[in-house]
Amino acid sequence: MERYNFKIIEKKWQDRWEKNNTFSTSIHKNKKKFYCLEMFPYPSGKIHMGHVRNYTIGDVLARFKTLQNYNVLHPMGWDSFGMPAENAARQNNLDPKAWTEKNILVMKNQLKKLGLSIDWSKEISTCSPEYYKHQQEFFLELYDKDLVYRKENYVNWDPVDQTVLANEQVIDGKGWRSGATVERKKLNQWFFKITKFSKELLDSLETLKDWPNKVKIMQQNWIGRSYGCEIKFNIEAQKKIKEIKCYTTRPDTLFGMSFLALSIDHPIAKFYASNPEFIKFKKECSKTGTTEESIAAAEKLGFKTDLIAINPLDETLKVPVYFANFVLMDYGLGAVFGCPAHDQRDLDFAKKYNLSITPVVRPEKDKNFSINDKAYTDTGYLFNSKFLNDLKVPSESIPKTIEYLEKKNIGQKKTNYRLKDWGISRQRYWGCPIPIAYDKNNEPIKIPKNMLPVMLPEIKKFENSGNPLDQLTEWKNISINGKKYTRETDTLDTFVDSSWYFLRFCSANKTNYGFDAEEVKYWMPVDQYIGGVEHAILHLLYSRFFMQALSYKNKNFTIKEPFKGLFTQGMVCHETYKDKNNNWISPDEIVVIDGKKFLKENNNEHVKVGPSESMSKSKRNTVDPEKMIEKYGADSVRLFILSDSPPEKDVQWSDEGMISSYKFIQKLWILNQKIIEEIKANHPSNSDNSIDKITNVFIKNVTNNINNFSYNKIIANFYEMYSSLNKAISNKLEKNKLIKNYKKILITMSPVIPHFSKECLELIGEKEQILWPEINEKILVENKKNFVVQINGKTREIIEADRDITEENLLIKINENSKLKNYIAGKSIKKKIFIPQKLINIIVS
RNA sequence: GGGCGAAUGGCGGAACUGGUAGACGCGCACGACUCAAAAUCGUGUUUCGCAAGAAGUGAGAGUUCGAUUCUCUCUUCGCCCA
Repeated sequence: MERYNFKIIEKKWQDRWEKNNTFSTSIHKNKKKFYCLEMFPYPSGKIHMGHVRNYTIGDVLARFKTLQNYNVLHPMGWDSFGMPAENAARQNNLDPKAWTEKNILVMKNQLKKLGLSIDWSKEISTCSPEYYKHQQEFFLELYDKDLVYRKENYVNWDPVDQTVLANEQVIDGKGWRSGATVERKKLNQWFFKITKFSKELLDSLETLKDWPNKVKIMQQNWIGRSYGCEIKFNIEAQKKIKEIKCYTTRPDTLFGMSFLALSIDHPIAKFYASNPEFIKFKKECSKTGTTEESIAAAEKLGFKTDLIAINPLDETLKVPVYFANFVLMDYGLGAVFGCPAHDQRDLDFAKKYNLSITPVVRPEKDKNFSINDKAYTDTGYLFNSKFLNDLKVPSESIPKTIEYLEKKNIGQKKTNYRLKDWGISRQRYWGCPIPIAYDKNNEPIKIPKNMLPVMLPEIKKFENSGNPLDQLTEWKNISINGKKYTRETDTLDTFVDSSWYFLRFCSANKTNYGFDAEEVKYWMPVDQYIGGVEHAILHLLYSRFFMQALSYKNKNFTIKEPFKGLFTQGMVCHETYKDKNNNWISPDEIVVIDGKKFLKENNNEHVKVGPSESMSKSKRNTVDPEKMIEKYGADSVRLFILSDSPPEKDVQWSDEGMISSYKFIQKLWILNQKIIEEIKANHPSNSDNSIDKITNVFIKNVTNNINNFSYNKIIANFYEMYSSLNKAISNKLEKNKLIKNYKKILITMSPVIPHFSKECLELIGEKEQILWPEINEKILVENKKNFVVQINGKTREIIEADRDITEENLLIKINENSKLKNYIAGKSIKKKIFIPQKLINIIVS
């Protein structure tokens, strides 16, 4: 028999889809819409297996929904601004634009070879002026709504490269390229006021029913709502300082307070600005990075002031005031009171500076209790707290304390959020220019709309350090209405680019605004968004914020949540290999002999096989999707990438699995040829209806499994269907019955293996656009059922009986069964549990 | 340290609201075809046992006629936050 030639057939269908614009969509008011979106890729050069998995999952869904007669929007674009292009440009003296565009071409071609049902007429690229022009408009729109502002903020500064580093470029406190110790430096930067929507972003998580719980919890923790209290402390000092306000979530531990700690950016710091000791201390603080983690890990340091704070609950209790490196200005009020007995950080600090440690919470009433090396943070009862003694911690203690503080006018209940405003300035070249200029007093003004887009200028040669745009004097100087200004030289964080791209897809070619209101109203929200869980917090939160920001003070835009459904898929993993010198080896360099792995060039050398890890270039354990498509065809690759694990979990790439998927397609092809022969044979009609059942069971299982994202089970359904269909066709089935059922089976397979299914459908004469087959529930009803017979809860036998058999009649059958009879004979039946159509459990003494 | 989740054959994984544990795939074994091999096809494959049977879903308890599924304690691993 002829082998399945995927090379010819896959090309044929891909060409046909392209020529006929099969997947291009537009508004259809009378059709239900479905917006299926996968996270768009960064054009790094080539697609990787992670993309294959992501886009295959999305494609199965998009094709399935299309067959269910939805009007499906399934677009693709490129998240094409970002550092890799700039790094590549520096290293090889290239133009980032040319480098990016070349990569896009290569990757687009690769995606097409996967046979994805993408509407390429809506392709977008965030680095194109047609896209970022609108982003600049949005920036100005938000600026007008007072959702953008500028302030001084800390950045990670690489003193050798003279550049700002992103958090992920700081490795163990050192710059990723220079290896120099990273410092904290203050820079003027732009911010989006995401904190204005903290409450909305947190509360409306509850409306996202089709999101994984885990992602919602991560966002909840990230936004981090806490209920606490702002407390006013009176200060004794020579300076003109009367009081300091602190925010705390534990006002009930106030009697255990032994110091007050301020951020070095606290307004009070100005009184110490000329103090050489304080300057030295500030310098010391700048040596720790900017992440919360590095601040938490750093040694606790303090600078003792001459101020004394008075405990508002007891004026006789007076404590020293410190500046401390672990207090951050942008959480709470930049001031906290320290209670060493019940906070580990405060305890470390108190021990270092010899401050008193007074426990005020103990696990039980009237028990001796003391603190040694560990702060006590558990529940219990207050003591050493005068009039608050014996209150239950925290359920009574916190509200009662707040109530007292409010009554005395020294404290106020307050909700606080951990979320910080989104810093969007990047001192980079390859990003969207910020449409702002400064006058000679350094006051910002907006670039007028008619001067948009602010085009990213070409750069001939990248210097090794500093911000490239800052060095382009010619570009920087600009004249607006005859006045001279200097341009903003920072570019926008690339997360801004991806915060609205899903809106752009709705009307990708609109020129006068970022999107068309009508189109957006029809398509949005995204019904199913699919991507990696690594974006669970930032990208998804920023996109949600962007919708809040656009709809703020805008009656015409009412979408608050961009993604109705979210699915996060797992990573693609592969075994890792090393040679005797501990160098990573790629799977391509390995030969397998008798199940043992050797180096290819020199097969005496044994390869050390390491654990399976997420595919990465650095570990050299990647498998090139294009090579796999070349070798096995797109349908086989799609089949395999879905088959081995549930899509939300990591999947292990295995050559054996890949080959078996390939073989399965070949088997299906042989089956297809047999079926065609059976059709030609034109058998007379025949009472065998088993194929109707095979078909309906198959459709039902696949439908359920697509709806539940159990894609690995779909593939199992394929194998089951194959083996029963292969048997059934030997029964000389009547032509029309065979065609009718086989057609349905092919359609049901088509979301996963579209080229193969389409080809087979054409071969049996199906030309029309067909829809997902209906399930005939009547055929699925069984007249006979297997009943589980348990004696004392143990399964002893399975007997076949009429579906609706009564308990009495089933018992008769059991008594007729020689094996079961023995279990019951001579014993008294204490109890019987009968579950219709399923089971009977007989309890005997 | 906190939050979330997971643990099932040699391996990846099935088991819908508690009701036949191990679907499907990989691997392995045996057989057929072949001079032989590859490919292909067939059969088997949780463990112990020749068998009847017994044990068995990380460990231990509990609820129940019945627990992979529910509750509690513990162990290990993963992810996120610190």
